[in-house]
Amino acid sequence: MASMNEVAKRAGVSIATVSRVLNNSDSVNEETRMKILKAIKELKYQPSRVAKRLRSKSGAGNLLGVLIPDIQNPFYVDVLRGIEDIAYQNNYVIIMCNFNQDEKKEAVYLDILESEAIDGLIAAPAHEDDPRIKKFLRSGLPVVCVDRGLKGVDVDVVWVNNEEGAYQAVSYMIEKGYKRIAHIGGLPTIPSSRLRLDGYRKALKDHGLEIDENLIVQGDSTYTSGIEFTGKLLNMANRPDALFTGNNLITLGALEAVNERKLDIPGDIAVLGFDDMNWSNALNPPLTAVRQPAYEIGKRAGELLIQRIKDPKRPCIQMTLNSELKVRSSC
Amino acid sequence: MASMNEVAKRAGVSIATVSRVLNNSDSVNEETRMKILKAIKELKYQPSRVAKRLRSKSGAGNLLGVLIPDIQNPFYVDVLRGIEDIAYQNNYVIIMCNFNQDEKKEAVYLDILESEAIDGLIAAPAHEDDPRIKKFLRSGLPVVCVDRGLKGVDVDVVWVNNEEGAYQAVSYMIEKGYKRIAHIGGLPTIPSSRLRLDGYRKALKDHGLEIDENLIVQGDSTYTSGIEFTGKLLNMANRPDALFTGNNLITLGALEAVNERKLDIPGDIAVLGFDDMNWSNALNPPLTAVRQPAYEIGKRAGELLIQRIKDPKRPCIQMTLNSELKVRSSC
DNA sequence: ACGGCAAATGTAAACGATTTCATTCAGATA
DNA sequence: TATCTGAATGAAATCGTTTACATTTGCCGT
Repeated sequence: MASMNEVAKRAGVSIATVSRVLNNSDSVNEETRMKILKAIKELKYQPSRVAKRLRSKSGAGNLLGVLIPDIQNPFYVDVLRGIEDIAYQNNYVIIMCNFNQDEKKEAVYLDILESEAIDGLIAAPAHEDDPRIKKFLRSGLPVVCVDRGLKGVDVDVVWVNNEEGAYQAVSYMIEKGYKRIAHIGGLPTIPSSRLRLDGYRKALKDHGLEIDENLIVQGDSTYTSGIEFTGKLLNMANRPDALFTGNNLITLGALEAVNERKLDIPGDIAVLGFDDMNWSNALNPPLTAVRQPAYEIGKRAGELLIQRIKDPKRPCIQMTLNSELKVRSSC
Repeated sequence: MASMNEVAKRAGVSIATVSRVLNNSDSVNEETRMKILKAIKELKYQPSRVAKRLRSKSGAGNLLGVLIPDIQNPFYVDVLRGIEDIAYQNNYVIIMCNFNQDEKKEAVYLDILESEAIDGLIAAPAHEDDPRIKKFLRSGLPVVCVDRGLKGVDVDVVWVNNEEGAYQAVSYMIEKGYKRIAHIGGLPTIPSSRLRLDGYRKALKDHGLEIDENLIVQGDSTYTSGIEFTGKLLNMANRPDALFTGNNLITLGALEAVNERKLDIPGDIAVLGFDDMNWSNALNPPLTAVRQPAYEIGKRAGELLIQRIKDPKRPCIQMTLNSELKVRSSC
């Protein structure tokens, strides 16, 4: 790859001048500009983003970090797509860090990102006290949180109103006439899990239904936990007539467990999932779900991050997007 | 962030010596080594990967590029996970480039990756003549292809035997007694689409079934194309009794179209998909599918890439993993 | 005719590492 | 004692940029 030096030599100018036309930062004679552009074209010169990043340590590196807990969860994939679209439009590129809900791995990735001199970070913290992300934040690096907030610090966040979404969903279930609505929640350490559970509880209470603690279980947000807990619920003597699942993967696990027992949805048990998927209509019956605008969450987060890189002083924004109950046939 | 210079100063040595203990490349007195390690700890020093990358241009940068056509396709997500695991184990980090089957975007990303001085690239080329990836290859950068090969050049590839997988699947369908087996294929420019179609044709032929060209359609590998073409097939006067879909997304689209018409699987139409998903059992009925070991493809590709970075001269390997027919209930 | 100003360009110091080529010094060898 | 050897270290160049700080030149006003 040609370097700036070679361009300068070929154009018969100094590298400073080349840099100037590249960043059109300063006035340069039209004629020399042409000469330089010509040399650039002829040599197929491409600036080294690495050198640039090393030299100017302030948001000029065009590199973003994305730290997410589980890339196999379709929700985060969609978020990632949103981020990527914005990044691409702005000539940024993304280092993908999938920490798999493993705090050690999260820490390692954050260290690496720092050492990579990223310009900004989009993260879904492991939990809301996450000291590592907080440290990052304190170091002055632009950070935007998605899906999960951070307690006690001022930071941009993009998420949905989890409690409200769950509340609406469960209210809908109650109105449909379901009486024994079970809930399989995700990891209690994840804020959204708790909020969704809160929404569930509040809906039951507001509608005068008794809360049966036996119908509430919390697992680790995985597919397997969905299978397992649904199995247990279905084996109960007095089994629930409806199931509200706490996320994508749990929902899918639940469906597997129900299928396995050849039970009918919604006849034997209705299912409503938090998190929609692009292919919810491919399920049989099509899944009724609380749709988070995942792609848009990513997009907004990307926009906020780039804004903050340009203007580190702007006040923090907590952006709450609306979830939407997609009524299909499973409930 | 502390720099090597500060460490050197605090330890009372030169940066050269610090570098030496960091890479334990040369002999250094045990006592000074201790002093330096102490200084490193005290300053929480972390080497800058950027500076390192700039200086030593040969695989020491610990940065990989991953170029995939569609990150919303669960297959590639699993591949990515495999790559990530290996990368993480080896202290590499990944720049994720999702080119969305858009060749312009692919080109832009490749330029950026070059400018980022990555140590190696894992790519699923847009098509088998892809000139951009070939150029990359010629430039001497370690490249491993996944899922899709590259014609006329020597390159590491990890994939499955698509033709054989399709052949087995369709043979199975025929043995099950299906007579009018339709096929919705992916983009014909993608090699795997063609190979799967070949396998389909060969199976019909070998079993003495007549090939009805009306039952063969090729779309653009998307979910939408799955819905659309399945719709058309189902509307035929003499509709097929079974459907072999060419990839993940097409399968899901097909299921949506079938569901929409309240047809029974496999009673009205059997479905067998190329590409399995982690949650195929959550589908109703559970999907019979050709399983590609996606995670392992990613893992192997990662391993091959790192090997090649260490030894650029080693002969190229074409690694063909076995696909597996997962018989469930949809066919 | 001269100081001053602005446009156009160049010089050289960073950024934070790696690496080549000295240099120092002790102990071994002849 | 003079020389050699090798271990331990340092000085300085280098990677490819940006940028602060000159320098040159022509033009203007007085």
